[in-house]
This record gives sequence, C-alpha cells and structure tokens, in this order.
Amino acid sequence: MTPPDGFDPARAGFSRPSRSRARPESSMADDAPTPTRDYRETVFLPETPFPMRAGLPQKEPQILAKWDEQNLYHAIRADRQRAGAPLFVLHDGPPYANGAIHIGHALQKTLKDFVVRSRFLLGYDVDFVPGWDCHGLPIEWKIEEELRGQGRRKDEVSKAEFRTRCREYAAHWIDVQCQGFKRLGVIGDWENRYATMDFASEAAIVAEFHKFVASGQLYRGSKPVMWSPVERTALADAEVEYHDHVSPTVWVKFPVTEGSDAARGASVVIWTTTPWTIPANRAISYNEAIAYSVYVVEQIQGGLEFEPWAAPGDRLIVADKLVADVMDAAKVAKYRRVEPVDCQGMVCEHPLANLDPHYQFGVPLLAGDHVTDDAGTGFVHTAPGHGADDYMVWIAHGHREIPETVDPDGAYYPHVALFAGLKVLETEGKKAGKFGPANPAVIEKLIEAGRLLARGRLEHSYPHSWRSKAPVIFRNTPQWFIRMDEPVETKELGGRTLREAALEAIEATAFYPAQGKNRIRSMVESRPDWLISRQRAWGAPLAMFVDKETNQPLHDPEVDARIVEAIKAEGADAWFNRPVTDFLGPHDPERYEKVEDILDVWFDSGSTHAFTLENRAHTKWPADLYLEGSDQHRGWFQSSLLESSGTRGRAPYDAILTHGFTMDENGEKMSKSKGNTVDPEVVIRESGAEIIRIWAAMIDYADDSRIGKTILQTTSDAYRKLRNTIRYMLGALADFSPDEAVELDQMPPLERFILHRLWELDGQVRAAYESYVFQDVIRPVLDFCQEDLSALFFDIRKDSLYCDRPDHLTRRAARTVMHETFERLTAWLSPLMPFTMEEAWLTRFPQAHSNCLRTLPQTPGEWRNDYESSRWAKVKAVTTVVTGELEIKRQAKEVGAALESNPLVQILDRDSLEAFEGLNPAEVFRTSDCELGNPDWDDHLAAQAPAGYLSKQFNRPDVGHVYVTHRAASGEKCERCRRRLPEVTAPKFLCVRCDDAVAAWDAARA
RNA sequence: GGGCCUGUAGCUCAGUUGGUUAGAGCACACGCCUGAUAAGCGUGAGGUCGGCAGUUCGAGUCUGCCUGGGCCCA
Repeated sequence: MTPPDGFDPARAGFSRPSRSRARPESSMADDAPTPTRDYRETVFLPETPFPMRAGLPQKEPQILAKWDEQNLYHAIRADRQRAGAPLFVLHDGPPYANGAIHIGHALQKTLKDFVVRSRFLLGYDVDFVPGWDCHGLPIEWKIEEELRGQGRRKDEVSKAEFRTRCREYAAHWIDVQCQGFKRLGVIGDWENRYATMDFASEAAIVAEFHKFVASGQLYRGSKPVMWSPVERTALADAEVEYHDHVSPTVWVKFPVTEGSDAARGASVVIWTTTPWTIPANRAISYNEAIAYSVYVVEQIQGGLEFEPWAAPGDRLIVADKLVADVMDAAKVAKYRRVEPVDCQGMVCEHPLANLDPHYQFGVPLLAGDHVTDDAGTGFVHTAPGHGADDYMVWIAHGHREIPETVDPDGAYYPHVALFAGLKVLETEGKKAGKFGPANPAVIEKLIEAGRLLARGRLEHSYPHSWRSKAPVIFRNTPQWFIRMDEPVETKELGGRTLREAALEAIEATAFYPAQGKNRIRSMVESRPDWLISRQRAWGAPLAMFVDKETNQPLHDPEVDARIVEAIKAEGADAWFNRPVTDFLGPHDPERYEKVEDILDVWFDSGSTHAFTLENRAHTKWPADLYLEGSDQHRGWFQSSLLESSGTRGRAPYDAILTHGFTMDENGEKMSKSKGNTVDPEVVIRESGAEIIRIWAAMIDYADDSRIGKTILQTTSDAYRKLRNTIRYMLGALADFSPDEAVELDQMPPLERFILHRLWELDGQVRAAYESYVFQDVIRPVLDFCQEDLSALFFDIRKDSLYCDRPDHLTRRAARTVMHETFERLTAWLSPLMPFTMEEAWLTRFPQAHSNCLRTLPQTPGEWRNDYESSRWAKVKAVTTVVTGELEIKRQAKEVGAALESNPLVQILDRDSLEAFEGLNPAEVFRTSDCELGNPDWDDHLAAQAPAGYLSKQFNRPDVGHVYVTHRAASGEKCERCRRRLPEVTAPKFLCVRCDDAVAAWDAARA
C-alpha cells in the first residue's frame, strides 16, 4: 500500500513533540528538519480546577453544609421578597413518620424540590413547609409490639404513657426522614416543619373538627363498620386489605310461619360464610327479579359415610336457578318442584327459636337489589348489625333497632342467648387472628335445632386488617360520621351538601395529568359518609361532649375554645387527662358524656392546610399546588378536599399534580422478599443524590417508572456528558473577560446558530418548568450538549480556541457564546442538578453567593435566527457525507486524522451549496483544507473530477446530491495547530496564522 | 371480580389531523485522535412498535378481543 501523498511516517514522528519526551534530540540522527521549538506552551489549552470526576458522594455534603450555613432557602426567599416577587405555595403532603425513606419518598420529594427550585428560578417567592403525619394505627401497633417485647400488656400501660411513647417514636422517624430528605438536596422551611402531633397542630385539628360539629355536619350513626377485634378498633376502607381465607359455610333452614299454603310447612334456605352472625339474624332478603319455588325432597344420595341432615319429605324454598346446587350440597338425589312462591310478605321463624325464647321473633322476607342468583340459594341471611347491605335493606324497610351482638373483642354480649361470651376471633396469644369458638358453637346449635341443611368450607377473598393481617368482621357500633348529602347552611357551603361542594371544587381544580380529575370525581361521587371516629389512643380526639338526654353534641363556643386552648398548651393529652370540669365550665358534668374516640388520621392530614397555610407569614391559602402519588386521589387529595369543602366551601389547592409508582427494572413491584428494592441511601452513598435527581428528571413521572442497576448506569452516563460539557466551557472561559465580548452583528455564522439554539431552548425550558414537565428540560438540554455543543460547536472551535490569537474575532466570538451558554446551562439545570450547577458556578465565580439565588437569564429575541437554523441542518447533512468518505479511507488505512485530508466536495444541489456561503468548509469539516462547489458550474472543479466522477466518489443515498473524494492534504504539518498546509515550511513548521499567534504570544511575554 | 392507567431498539424517551424505508441520546461493536484523556470525534449494528383480528388504498397511530404490568376499589 502506498502512503498518501505528503504522508511521511518519519515526519509524523517529529510532529508529535509532546510524545517525544524520552527521545533525546540527537538520537534521531537523520536529515529530517527539526522544529526549532516546542510550541505547546503557546497553545491556549482549557484549564480548570473543575474535575472530570465529580466525587458526588463526598462533594454533595460539602455543598449542603455551605447551603446550610448560608440558610439558603430563607436567603432566596428574602431576596425574592425584596424584589416584590409573586408568591407560589407548594403544600407538602405529609409522609407517615414510621420508617426510613424509600425510593418512592425520594422520587416524590425530589419532584417537589424541582417545583420549588424551578419556581424560584422563574422568579417566584416559594413557600414550602415539609411536614409529617404522626398519629394512627401503625405507630400504635409498633409501640404495642415494643411493649409485648418487654412482657407488658397494653392494659398495664397508662394511656398517657402509651401516647408519650408513640410521640417519641414518631419524633425519631421525623428526624431520620428529615435527614434523608435534606441529603437529597431538598430545600424548604425545615426549621419550621409541621407535624400533625405538634400541640399547635393537634389544637388546629380539633378546632377544625369543632367547625364540623358547629355546622351540624356531624352525626352519630349506628352502623356496621369494618371492625378488627384483634386491634379493638373500627377500620377505614383504606386500612383493610383482602386475602384468601377459608371460611365454614352453612345452608340453614328458616321455617315459614306466614305465607302461601304451599310455603307454610316449607323452609326458606339461606347460605352464609359467617355462621356466627346467625344469632344476629333479623330478616331474609330476596330479589323480586328472581324466581323461587317450593321443592320437596324425594330421595337421599346413597353410599354416604354420614347421615345427611336432609330427609325425604323436607320442603325447601330456593331460587329455581340454584336448586340443583343446593340439593347437591344437601346430598339429595331426587327432588320435585311443587309450585312457585311469592316471597312478598312472608315471615319465617328464627332457626334457633325452638332452643331459646330469645330467638322467638318473626323473621320477615325483605326485597333487596343486592340479592343475586349467582351463588348460594337466592336468599340472603340478613343481620343488620353485621353487613352494609344488611343494614341498608333493614333500614329501607322502616326498621330502626339494630341488634348489638358482639362486643369490641368480637365476643357475644351476655344478653345473647346460647352463645354469651364466645369469641368470633381469637384476640390474644399465639392464636390471635384465628377463628374462635363462635362459628362451631352456632353450627352445633343449628344441628341441635334441626335447622342445618348442609355445611362446607370455602376459600374466598376476605377482608383483613392491613396492620395485624387478622381477619376483620362487620360489627354494629356507634360511630361518628360527617354527612355527605345534607344541605349545610353555613356561609361557606351556602346550602350545598358537602358532596356538591367537593364536586364543584374538583371542577375548579387543575389536574396534572388531566385523568386525575375523573379518578377523584368518581370516588367522591360514590363515597359514603365519612367515618371519622376510631376507638384508639394515638390521635387527635373528637373533643366534644354529648348531651345524655338528647344524644346531641354540646355546642358551646366557650367550651370549644377552652378545649382548643388546653390542647394548644398541653397537646391532645389535655383532653384525656384533665377533669371535664376544666372544659365544661357552668355546664353540669352529670348531664354530658365525654367522647374519648380519636379522629381518623385522614382527618388530621386533611387539616394540614389549616395549620400550615393559615396564620403564617409569607404564605397564602389556598395552595397553588399539591403534589403526591396517584394513590392519594383516595387519600390526602380527597381528605383535604372534604375537610376544606366542609369548612371553607372549596379545595385548599388550585392544582394537583400526581406521579406514578416506582417499579424495579422489569416493571415489577418492589418488595423486600423479592430482593428487587433500590434503597436511595445506597444510591446516594455509591453515586450521589444528583443521580437520583437526574433519574427523576428524565422519567415520565406521571406514569409508573422503573429503576435499577442498568437505569442508574444510563443516568450516570448522562450526568458525565453534562458534567464534561460544563467542564469544557469552564476550561475555555478560564480567563474570559466581558471586555472581549463580541456584538451579535460581528458573530460568525456558527456562533449565531448556537445563539439561536439558546433562544429556542430558553422558550422550551420556560414552558416545561411552567407546566412541571421536567423531562422536557433535561432531554432537549442533553441533546443540545451532545449534538450542538460537543459534536459541532466545541469540535469546530477547538482550533480557534487553542490556536488563534486571543484578540482574534472568531475566538472572541466563540468565547462570548460559550459565556452565554454557560450562563444559561447553569440556570436551566440548577433545579434538577443543583449540586453540580452550584459547583460549576462557584468554580467560575468563586466570590458568588450561590447559583441558587439566580433567576432565568433573559434571552434576547434577536438571537432567533431561522436562517442559521436551516443552514446548519443542510451543512450537517453534507458533513455526514464527508465523514463517511473519510471513514472508508480510514478503514483502508489511507487516512487517520481528518486533518490529513483535503477533500473534494461536490454539491449538485443549489440550496445545499449556498448553505456554505460565508463558511470555511475546511473549518466546518475539521479538515486541513477543502475544495467545495458544483462541478457543472465551476470549470476548476469540473477539471479535477475524473470522468464519471459521480459513480467513483462517495455518496450516501440519504444525501444524494453530495459527492466526496478524499485527497491527502498537501504540505507540511503545522507544528502548532496540526493542519497540513502548503504554507508550512522549515525551520519553524508553522502556518501563517500560528506564526502570527506565536509572535503575539512572544510579544506579550517580552 | 370492577374502574382507571400502561406496554415503540439493552436503557430513557420522540413519533403531528392515519401517509415515503419508525427516529434521538446513551449503552454496544469497530475505527480515529492523543491538546476535553477514566475525555473528545466518527462509522456501524440493533425494533414483527406486547399479541391477534378488524376498519382503510394505507395502521406505531383508529376499533374490538387477548396478554404482561401498575394504581384504586370490592
């Protein structure tokens, strides 16, 4: 292979003085001319103390310490307040103070910090007070566990001590989580963080509760609620989870006492999975749309190992559709349909009536839509105290008395004949949560009474407590509710119902993403009255008195005020510890019952706006934004909506932003048992919080997002790219002074193009931050760094930056544009990557206070340049053909560096050729020289093109109008700038430009 | 079981009102440079757009069903 013209390996060796350190000048005893000096010192290489590798795990804590020292958040606010900036309020949804932070917390607080910092950047005065949710069952449960560990029963511990321990426990985790959130770089009013257990908060929550009492929105209902006997408490829907569970099933006969001739003498058959509710039975429900008949048993199945309870001659009433199933369960081989039955007005006797007078009452049949013929017998055993449907059908038929059958431990009350004291569930010891003796006892008695038709077992989905994992039961207890559907005659509600006010508030709220509105609306439309009472210890109390005669809450503003004052001073404990006379004043203590229930924790969290956004300086109610996970449509968004609508007639927020959940790398839910969790603390220790932040910025947070090893690696790569871009600019701008800045009309085309891109990005970044789409900040900026800066601008201007005289226009223009770029990059990215942008800013301006104090720099409209934008698109297309040709020659070992080439570039398309007007093609292609033109118009080029050049030269199908031929650059290599030009000669081996630059360099140092 | 959402290269994401051969960045392979060097530049490979069926001249885009995943609820 012949080397290309002008390529002399020997000289190539000379041309790299920087690598010839070990080679003594004299040892190369040949005749090749030697450069007279090493020009390296005259080259303006980038210089910066900003290291390539960040060392974030060490660097971040230093930056945090400085921010802390500067009191950064308050410093920014003070700055904005001095400038009269508009206020923006992001109200923090409180995490529960019972454990270390996980990746979901990290994502959420990071997103919140993006909001806070970007609003600061946009020029707002931002109020953000982090908070914690402290009351509630999970913490109580932890403390009970601790007590058990010490061998103490809960009963042995005073309520006051118990509450103190809960308070200490929550305080501990607030501290831990606070450190975790701060470490992520989250800024806010940490010193004045709120907590629902603060005395002032507890007082405010109780005051909010009093508003509901005063406006008549509260009532005491006797209603079946989900009840956990193990925890002795009512549970909210959110505190219940469903698991498979094996229950006994029974088919029970209710002899008909009133009804048609055919019906009398027959028995209505019901099927249930909760035999223990039979003593509470008061009715049987049927559906008017279902056909029922009397059937007579004719023959029992043979070969059974036991005596079936059914016998020939038995007359049973069931749904026609289900008769086969029922007969099969009863081991009946043959049966006959007697006649259809109209259930209207029928009455049965209780199946235990013949065992005890207690059960001697009529059991009416009631029509209800909740009855189906999918399974069972077509009849539903109805115990108004133990099921929501049961309760409703019972009430709907005009009944008022709800039997109370089991006590808070889930044991039958003493008045329940045959079963007094028996427990539905075991509540203590190793068997806690297992079914107790109630079911078997009831089944035994049914057999004894001759009313059991059949029995079995069934595995089905059954509600369990989310905390104890024990099954729950429906139990009729007195509870306090907030009405959803009664017109409220307050100033705020103006005769609307709470549901109406809440639905109107939803319409008035902006949702990001928009689907959130449907989601919360459908929930509010259908939700039942708000059950707010809990029979627990750790929470804010329903601090009120009930008149024993009228059963109505005492409404006296002075009493309420005394209660709130006492709680403000001593916490909720005041309600439990102080004598009632302290609160009641002139009222007769004998006449009033003190309510000791505590409030649903959702009422606490629903009230956070009241004690955070009101009566504090520099904030406002309502908040501009609430930001939480999408599960909070049922949680905090809704509790806040209801609480605020009930007391203030509207939502406490103008907008709601939701994010999805964080999955593992395969899109699966994270769980400790699967071992696929990502611990934010580990990521911070190994890579830095900045990596978590970039991850949060790059994902589509509205959807569920993934995180794992690969994804974090990709994130780190993106970080490195951004960091190196910044670093290069810092190096290039090390000695830049505004004096050398170049005016726009003096700028070369490349600089104008970059300014145009800055203008374009400025609009994109502002719009993206306005609408909280952080992805649309980091992705375009990252692409800009990669494509426009690193691969184009920096790569082309390297030559000018390193080799041109400092006063050269191109070099000055390039540095001016880099300066403008640095100004904007460090601002645009500061909300997302505050650590690195702070480091960069302070590297450039060591005397500056903090990058975080800045607002977005204004970008002049004159920077917009559509001509340069389309020009460079065409230039880039031509460039791909040039690099394509060089790549082919490189593989053929004909060329190495692009500077060895002087390509012939023939462009047949007028537009593309004209795009090069005013450009130096060699500079653009980063070659030493270049000839470019259209051979059809240019005789010189035509002469150089061999016949049939189109077929012989390199061309890409996607840029069909461009043909390129590599030709070795002729001339010696300039020892300073490495270009090969004919003008370079011994002994200096410098091109004209470098000769001049070196002279200037020497003169400056003379 | 019901409601809502979701599935485009290994990863993160673009893909206009349906309209050429589905794109970008990173990662990967190969090469160049050795004056951004644990960096920089270039070239390349990589996708049945979750699957099936339909509407249409034409479907990643519209419709239905199925399937994987998620949240909420029962």
